[in-house]
Amino acid sequence: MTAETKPAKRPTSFDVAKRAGVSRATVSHVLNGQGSRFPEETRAKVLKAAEELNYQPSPAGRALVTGRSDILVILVPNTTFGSNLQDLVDNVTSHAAAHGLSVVVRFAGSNPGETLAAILHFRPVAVVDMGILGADEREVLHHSGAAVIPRIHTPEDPTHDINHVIGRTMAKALLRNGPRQLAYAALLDERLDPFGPGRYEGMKAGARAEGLPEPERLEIPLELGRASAALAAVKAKDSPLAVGCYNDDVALAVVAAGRALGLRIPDDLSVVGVDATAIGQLVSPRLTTIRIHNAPLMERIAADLAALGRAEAPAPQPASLPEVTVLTGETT
Amino acid sequence: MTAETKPAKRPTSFDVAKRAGVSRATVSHVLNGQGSRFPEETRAKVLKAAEELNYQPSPAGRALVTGRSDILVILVPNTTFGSNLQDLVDNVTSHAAAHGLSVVVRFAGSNPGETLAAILHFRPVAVVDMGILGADEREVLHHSGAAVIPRIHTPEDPTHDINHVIGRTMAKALLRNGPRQLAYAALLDERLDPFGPGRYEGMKAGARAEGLPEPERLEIPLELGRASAALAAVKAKDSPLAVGCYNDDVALAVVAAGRALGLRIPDDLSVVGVDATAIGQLVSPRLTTIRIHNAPLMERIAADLAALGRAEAPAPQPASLPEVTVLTGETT
DNA sequence: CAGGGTGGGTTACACGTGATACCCGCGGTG
DNA sequence: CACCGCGGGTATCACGTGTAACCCACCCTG
Repeated sequence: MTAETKPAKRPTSFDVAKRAGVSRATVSHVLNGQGSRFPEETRAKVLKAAEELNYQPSPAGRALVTGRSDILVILVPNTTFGSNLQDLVDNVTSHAAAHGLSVVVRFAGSNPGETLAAILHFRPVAVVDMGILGADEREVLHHSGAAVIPRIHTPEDPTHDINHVIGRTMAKALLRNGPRQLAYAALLDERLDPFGPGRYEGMKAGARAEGLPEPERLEIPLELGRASAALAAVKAKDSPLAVGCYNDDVALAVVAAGRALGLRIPDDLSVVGVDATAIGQLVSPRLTTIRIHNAPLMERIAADLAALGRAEAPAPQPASLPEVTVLTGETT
Repeated sequence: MTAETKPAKRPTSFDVAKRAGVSRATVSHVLNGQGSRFPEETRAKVLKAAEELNYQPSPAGRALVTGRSDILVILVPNTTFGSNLQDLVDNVTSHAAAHGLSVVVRFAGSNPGETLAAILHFRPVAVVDMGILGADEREVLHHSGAAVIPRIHTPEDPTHDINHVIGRTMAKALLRNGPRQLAYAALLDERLDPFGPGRYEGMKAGARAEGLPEPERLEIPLELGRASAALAAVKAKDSPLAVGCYNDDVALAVVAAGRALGLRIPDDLSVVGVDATAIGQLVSPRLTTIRIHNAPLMERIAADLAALGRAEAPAPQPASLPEVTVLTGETT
């Protein structure tokens, strides 16, 4: 029979009350902002006792009575997790911690319903959505009492979607030196790709604007042999090809495939990626890529978070899109 | 005055009991495995009512009474989040969901104490640790009642640490074609690097074994200009340099820096990375890199998870290290 | 027929917290 | 003096769940 180690009981608000010589209700009031009603002396006693015992309110008890947890969920696409997303997570984590919230990172699975259920299960106080949720899902979350951050109302006009803008920008970057046959390269991956469709549509629009035929859609795995095969399937022997890619990783695969097929870059094959990753600028040829400036987005998230802490209604949103610029490398 | 939308009350076990025509206690018993005492008819009634109401037990209520949440925390280093870690997270998530657990991804911040506190705050039923926690921190978690997975006891002999093995393997791969001046390239990043020190020590051991001087330690940022400067600082003009890198990203930066300095690869500069990322095999020159086979580790995690679901003590562990192999590319 | 076991279920408590409603004493006021 | 307002604090309820203890009718047995 193994000795059963008991799970290390933590101090409760009752312990604090006992130590401070007051009732538990007083402790609760002092610790939850309603302390202005009490004289300084009493507040000090309670605060001191809580400090000495290192009292941490039980999340379970609090969640039970308030109907809401102290959890903030960051919903992240599980396809691309680059350093920019990492920065965002770190940023949100520190901001949230300042407001006493626990941050939970959740990868959007391929099943949206399941993801939504998992989020609702936490009864989070807020959800940071990186453009994965649809309008109806955001509505469900909002109705469940969770704040959805940032408060960008998904535009009714799909042309104003950020991914559509990215797609058009890719087309423009690829056509800078004259018309070419366009193609869109998606990542071949079993996971959900929330951004790809919008980017493809944007490229289609970009092609239409130039009077070019509709771009084909390739699926590129991150492996040389199969990537080459996929690329060879669309490359007409004599006309130069221009490929807009889902992200920089895919762009690197397309470049490698092109080289394997004996294509000159950017003469026979031009490529543009998305995300402006550090790696894309370290390889040869340096990638031309789309940089998404989401510092303003981070600021807005921080602001929404702060508003949440003050239990304010969030400021009305201008719903501006992040700025998108082309970082020109050696692949266009 | 805005209309206050009430937060969509969810059904409780009381509602289920009412609908099934039994007491709440019966519902709880049937739904928590103690149902064998009840006749099939009653069980069916309860299960049917729960199904019809789509009853989901409140995590808060359950956590309050059991003193433990239904959360499983995956602790992940925030420096490198490649597709291998992504796979592990997905894998654990699906396994955990099968056992009714909610998965929470937590990035190990630069402050270990803070990270530990954040984990303890969840009162998780289990913590999956990717080699970040020290023995004492694992002890704290265990004592708080959380299962620490996988149950690898950190070896008392640092020579048996996986990162030490990786460092030695890097040294061996770099010295394959004769002795060279060795160096270790860490990632210049403000975040915590839990694996770097072990790998550096491993390389030192590898150098000693060959009678070579102690390798220097470089800090390489993922940016060409500064990476070149860092590399130039250690490159003696005439002796060939061999750099073992923290991961493939750093290796790519070192290769780029070497090219910028006019070095021939692998004649003047040989490089080896870690992780065998897809990107490293797509660029030219193809990276030589260390692959860590953690399929067995995943299986063990799954097994530990299953044992957890059955409330069993986990099987005794052979504490075997993951296998490590060299994927030879064009940089050595 | 009395007593004991047992299948089938319920009553009641505990978990830790937030907040509403209340109580008490005291000074001011009509 | 009766009353009111109020500063200062507390009793109590509600949240939803798991489970130990209990209860009751029934059958079997001596």
